Amino acid sequence: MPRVGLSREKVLAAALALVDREGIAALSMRRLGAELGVEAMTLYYYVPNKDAVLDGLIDMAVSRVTVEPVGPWREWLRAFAVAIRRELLAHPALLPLVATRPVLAPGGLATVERMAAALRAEGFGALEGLQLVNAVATFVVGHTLAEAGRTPGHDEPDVTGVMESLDPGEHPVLVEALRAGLGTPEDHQERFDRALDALLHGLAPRGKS
Amino acid sequence: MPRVGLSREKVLAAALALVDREGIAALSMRRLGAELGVEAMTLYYYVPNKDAVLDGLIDMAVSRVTVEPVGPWREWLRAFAVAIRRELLAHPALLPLVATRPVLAPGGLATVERMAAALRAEGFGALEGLQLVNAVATFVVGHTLAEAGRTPGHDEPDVTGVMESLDPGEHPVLVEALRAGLGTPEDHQERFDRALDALLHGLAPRGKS
DNA sequence: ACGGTATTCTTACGGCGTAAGAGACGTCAA
DNA sequence: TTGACGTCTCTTACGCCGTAAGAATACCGT
Repeated sequence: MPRVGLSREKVLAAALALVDREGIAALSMRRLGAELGVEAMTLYYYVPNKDAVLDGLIDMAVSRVTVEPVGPWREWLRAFAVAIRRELLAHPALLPLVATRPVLAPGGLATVERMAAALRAEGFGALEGLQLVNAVATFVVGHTLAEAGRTPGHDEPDVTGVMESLDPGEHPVLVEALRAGLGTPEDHQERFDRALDALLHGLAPRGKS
Repeated sequence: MPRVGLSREKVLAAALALVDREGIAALSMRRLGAELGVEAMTLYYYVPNKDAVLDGLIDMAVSRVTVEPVGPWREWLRAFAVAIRRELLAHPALLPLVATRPVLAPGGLATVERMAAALRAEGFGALEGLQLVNAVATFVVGHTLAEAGRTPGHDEPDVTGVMESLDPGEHPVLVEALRAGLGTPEDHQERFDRALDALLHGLAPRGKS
């Protein structure tokens, strides 16, 4: 059989493309192989197992988030949060992965370290700074999950359908809020911005900035 | 074969017990049947498919969180957040489910509606109140995922192992923070409390309470 | 005893991750 | 040219999964 010139990187790239196009449920070793014109077992030459593919995917996504921690810490921390959200929204199928797997991959750790170092240089304690970064990161993941989270099986959960069929007698406030724009992109954006501000201003320890 | 006196409720209860005991990955229809002394297909008499079992599980967990929205809104909203976190920590294997599935089940909606109504009675707009509830809920889910989240396959991700093998030269601040208690239960608790306070005080619209 | 309904089981299909090892290809030494 | 060797790919197989289709059983009212 002809050599195809595969590599771990090409395998991961194909996996990301497949997942973006058809969702996480479509990612199987056989299918991924087919996508690359190769049998399933061939992939095991470049990757130890499927879990490694998944870990590779989240590391790809996380590594793309790079923020220069210069200037007022609140500003670049906010930019960090915005960048995570943008990256996650760009690959919503990865959300369940990022949410469930701890961020131990090299890419993520390096970014965290750099931000923590920058914060400590501004007078934060090491633990203090990391708690802050951590709080922001977990908030963003939680928010984005609610905004664009998909159930592994079927993408695009039918939120609107369920919402529209709500009994206004049983859930009057919910119905009213829905008519006022709850769940729209603007609503998500606004809630994200305001909650993020609340965190950034409420978590600064004893008079920083 | 003798009748066993099964029911949807007993199936869900067994599923929850199984998941708590052995993790989400252990929940298969055949295994769940075996747990109940029954063949896999028998379950389909009580439940349309496996997805319905999963939905039932999260509804069970979510429904157990009931908070009486009386008194100062900040206090019962905080109690709500604490209750969600406690429930999720009690069943960490459910976290990936709760995080990925939108909370459309009847139990969750009813609670949300009651809280939104209470907030509106205190002068919040319908949308305003629901945004607040929403922000708190997504924060709690995000935080708890980071605190106790498990990868569906193997429970108890080996955080400590990876952390201990960190190169102090490459990640000095991280290592320092770890020595100072990053990742301990107390650290999680403290970060949760402080971030929650920040949210509750920073998200109140124009001078409420 | 009997008919009907409620409950359970059997069988089967196509898909999954991956262990084990056989086979084909390219390269280089003899 | 030949052969051996490392690199890459394929074939086969196992035991799991969710579940469609329908046969078989157990119970109940008559």
